[in-house]
Amino acid sequence: MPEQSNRKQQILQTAAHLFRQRGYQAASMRDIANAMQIEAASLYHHIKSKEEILESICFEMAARFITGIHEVNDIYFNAEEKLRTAIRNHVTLITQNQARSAVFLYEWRSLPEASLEKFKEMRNDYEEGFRQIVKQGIEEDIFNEVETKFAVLSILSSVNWINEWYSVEGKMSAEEIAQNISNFVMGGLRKRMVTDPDYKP
Amino acid sequence: MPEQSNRKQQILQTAAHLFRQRGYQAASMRDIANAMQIEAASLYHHIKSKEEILESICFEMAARFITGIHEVNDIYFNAEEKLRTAIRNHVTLITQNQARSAVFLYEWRSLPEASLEKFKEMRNDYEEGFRQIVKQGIEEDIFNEVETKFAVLSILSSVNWINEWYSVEGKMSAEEIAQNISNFVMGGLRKRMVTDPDYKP
DNA sequence: CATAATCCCTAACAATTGTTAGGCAAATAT
DNA sequence: ATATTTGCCTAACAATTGTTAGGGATTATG
Repeated sequence: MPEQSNRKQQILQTAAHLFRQRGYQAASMRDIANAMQIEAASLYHHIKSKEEILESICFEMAARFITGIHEVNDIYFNAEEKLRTAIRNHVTLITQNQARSAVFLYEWRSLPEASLEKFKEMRNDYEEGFRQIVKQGIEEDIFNEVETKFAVLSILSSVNWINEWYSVEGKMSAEEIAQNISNFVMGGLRKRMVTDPDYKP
Repeated sequence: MPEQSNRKQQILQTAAHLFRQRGYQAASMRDIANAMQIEAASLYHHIKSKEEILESICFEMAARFITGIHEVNDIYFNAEEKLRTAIRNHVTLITQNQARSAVFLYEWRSLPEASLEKFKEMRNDYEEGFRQIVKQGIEEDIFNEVETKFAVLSILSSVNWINEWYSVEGKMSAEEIAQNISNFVMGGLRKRMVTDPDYKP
């Protein structure tokens, strides 16, 4: 009795692509079914409703993001290293699950009110993980004094933008992107100056 | 014979709020009409179609953003000052037209294919304005060597995120926000170090 | 006052939406 | 071999969608 059939995951994947492409509201059940070469009614043997699809995707991704940031906050010590690792995790998660990430990032607004609240809590959990890192950096006197919440939102928005233009065939690898963003962000935070652009911590 | 009746602007404003709140697809003509205490059919004496509403909002805002960046690129000389002014213009435009800006930023995906292409061109124009500034900064040896396109997208995503959390009643003014973001971004770009967090250019 | 324009209404349309009911066929388990 | 589960089908539903037709007021213009 597997928790999730293989077929359900196929539906989630197909739906994620369509939700990303056209938005949750604009992508119909018939669109999803059509992409799977199936009739719309057949979907309902694997899922309860369209909203359940959205919820599954959003909460699964939220859980993965949160797991990542918790691991970072538990293991690494130095704030800069923590931040760089957290960003790398984030970029990796996005580039390796572009469709589902897009849904997590932009389509959660369509969640039913019941789940919406819980989702926002989880997203706040994730942001809180970053806020802790920035605070730690300030306490360690490595980062400039900044409005923590403000800095975190700036960082996350930068990282999330990847989803708009990253493509697997592009010339930048996920690793390179993560490093670029990290450098950029660290420039905005770190106290010590870096004149050498090739500087690596 | 005014190009745009007053009533049409009211429709655009109401629609913008609903498009922002629920998304373009989810907000129906009856929702818009209802918010105006009017019947849905009555809207069609002022606008041609729902898509025309979206187009009006998107292109009007695009024009305003572009005007802003062109003015900056024509008048100011120093790259840092240009960038700070461009960011301030952007923040001002967003905070003073939050609903319409949200539509411009996030709902343009629903534009019909015909307008979509032109819209993307305009958005690219706007980004190109920022790219010029960053390039100028590198040439002037004020900015670090960075992937220009990359830096610009990072900057814009940071600035655009404002729309998610800015509220008129909040404690930060548009001016303060612009300064905060500018400082943060400049930290990531500028060659010279700033140890004093209260530093002003 | 007459004429035109502006603004909104009711009623209805065709299409599309998410979803359910009930059934057929193949694979799996007993 | 029988029973059960799994996966998909056709057909249809009620609701909602954007939009049009045609008409009745109220306001501005001559």
